[in-house]
Amino acid sequence: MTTVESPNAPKHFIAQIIDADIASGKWGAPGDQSVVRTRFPPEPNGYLHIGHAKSICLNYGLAELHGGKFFLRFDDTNPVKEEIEYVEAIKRDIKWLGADWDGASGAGLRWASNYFQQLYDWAVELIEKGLAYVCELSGEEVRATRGTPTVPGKASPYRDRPVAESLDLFARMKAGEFADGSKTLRAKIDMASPNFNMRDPVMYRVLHAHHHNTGDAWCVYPMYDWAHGLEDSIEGITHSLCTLEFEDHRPLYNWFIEAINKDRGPGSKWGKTIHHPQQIEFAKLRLTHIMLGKRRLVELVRDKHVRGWDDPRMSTISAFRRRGYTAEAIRSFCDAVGVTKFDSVIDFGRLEEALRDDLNKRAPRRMAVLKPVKLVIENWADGGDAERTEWMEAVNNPEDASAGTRKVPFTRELYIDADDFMVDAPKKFFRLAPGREVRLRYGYWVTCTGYETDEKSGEVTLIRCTYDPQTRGGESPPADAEGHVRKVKGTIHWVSAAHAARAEVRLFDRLWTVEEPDRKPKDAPADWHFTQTMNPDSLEVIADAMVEPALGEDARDAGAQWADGIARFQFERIGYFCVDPDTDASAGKLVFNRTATLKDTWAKVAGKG
RNA sequence: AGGGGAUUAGUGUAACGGUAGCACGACUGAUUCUGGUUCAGUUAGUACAGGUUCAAAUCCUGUAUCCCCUGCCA
Repeated sequence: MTTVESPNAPKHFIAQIIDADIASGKWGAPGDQSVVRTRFPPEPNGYLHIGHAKSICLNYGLAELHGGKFFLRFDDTNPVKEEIEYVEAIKRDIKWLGADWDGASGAGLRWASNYFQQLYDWAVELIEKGLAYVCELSGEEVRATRGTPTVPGKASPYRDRPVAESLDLFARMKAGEFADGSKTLRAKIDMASPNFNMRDPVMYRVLHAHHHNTGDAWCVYPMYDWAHGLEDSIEGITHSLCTLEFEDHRPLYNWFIEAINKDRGPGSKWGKTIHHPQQIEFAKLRLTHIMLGKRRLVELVRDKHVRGWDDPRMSTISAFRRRGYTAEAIRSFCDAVGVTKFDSVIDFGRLEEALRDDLNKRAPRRMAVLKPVKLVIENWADGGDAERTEWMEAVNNPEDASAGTRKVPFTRELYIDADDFMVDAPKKFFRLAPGREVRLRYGYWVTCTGYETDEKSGEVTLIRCTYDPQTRGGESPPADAEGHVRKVKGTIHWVSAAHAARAEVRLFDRLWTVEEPDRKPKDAPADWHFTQTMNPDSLEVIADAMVEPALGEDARDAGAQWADGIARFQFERIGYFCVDPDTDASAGKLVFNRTATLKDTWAKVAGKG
């Protein structure tokens, strides 16, 4: 992953903390940058979404910047919620983003479940130190005795039971002697704390569940708060970055590590003190018009509101990839939005802007007609055989001379886009209209001499034109006798009717009509459901777009240009598109996804009327 | 209600007691064989009220608003 930070770029607060730690030698020799260790700890219970991308980029980027190490750690502490099928998807997405846990800055793949024995041993230690006890209250009873923000909780009747009793019960919980939910191991902290996390939190629950990694070896599973900081400690994480909602958990994060370290040290029967990472919270990424709630994403897939986790309208990383987004664009976006503790919402346009910025430089240009209307050049015979094909040279990428040129066939009958012709065109419409002249990009200049419409629908079915043989390649014609050069306002794209390849094009629009689809409005009716704000027009499938013939081969070969093998193009004047996996080029089936439109100032002008 | 956080142009983000800057958007104009790109310019901000100071976005006090917390989820 390349970091765009320049040495003098302003640093966010986490980078500043790290700088200070390096300077002070908090984690090693003062000045040694390589001590920095970060991690990304997903729970394998769903697909990663764009919000996770920020965390991945942050953690990996910080490790890479300092020549430190980055772990990918699956937080698989709850077997009833997690599925191994998500693991591969998560790994694929993280690798695609460029955070290579096995690369130079990587420290490998880890599993929380590999630490279960160590966690258990530490729990026993806490019981022996009188800092934890086995509680036999039911879930309901625990809830009833927890208290409220102003009323302290009631101590569990088991709170002060003898250490030996807890030790015995905890061992039997582990062995599976007790039913799910019948007992828990709780930390003995403070039932009167205004921070609920400190009111004797549960460390272990009894769960007779098969675990993908440890099988049936364990009948108790650790809770997040107990497990997480210790996982960080085992791995030697220096800066444990998490989101804002864990601020309340930080006292507990620290309490557990300090509890283990209590009475440890030289000569202690408990052994040496353990590593104490620093938890730092930052605001998670939020975007307008996007749904990030995990349970809701699951619901969208389960209830088939979308075609799957990688439906290009989804907010998952897989979806953005299938949509044609590049990892580079997502990274540069994550870098640009910054890292703060302010719970901001970023306009989705910012992501699109990062995408266009990248694709403009790299995507080869092609011509494609989404809504084809036939255009006939009536004087084509003036230039020779009326059946002839002229091969015109077209620039592949004006932003990149090394991309070269290609030949595009031009014939008497072409297709142009319906949007590029108007019968009654306003003055500001620079495209084709009766009596008006336009440039056919890389082709010829044509003047509209007439058109035909369908009697019933009134739709234009055919456009008649004459061409100027002196404008070959789209060049301006020579000056007239007085030295005036004829000009043309508009340039439109086209494909040769005889040569065009048919393609399916999928046009995506935002999935949600509201800025914050995750949020239930204050005045929402009783039967409010988040799917009610879905955009019914989020997908438009064009079955018979006409694309320039080379695109057939391109769909097969052009992916080689891209690190992830996904072929991407700019369809001139329309937008950025990529080849969808549904494409079967050898069978002549082409499917393109619209990644993003080009900016369209005409739409803006037309919209204003 | 108790606790934990936050608040700088429309949006996002710098400035760490010393000239409030940058990016995106919006708006003008120029260039252009993409109404794209690029370039130039314009626009607009320290939540509020006090206090400390020669000097406050920054320190202090109070107020307002928003977010998070009462799972045997993470």
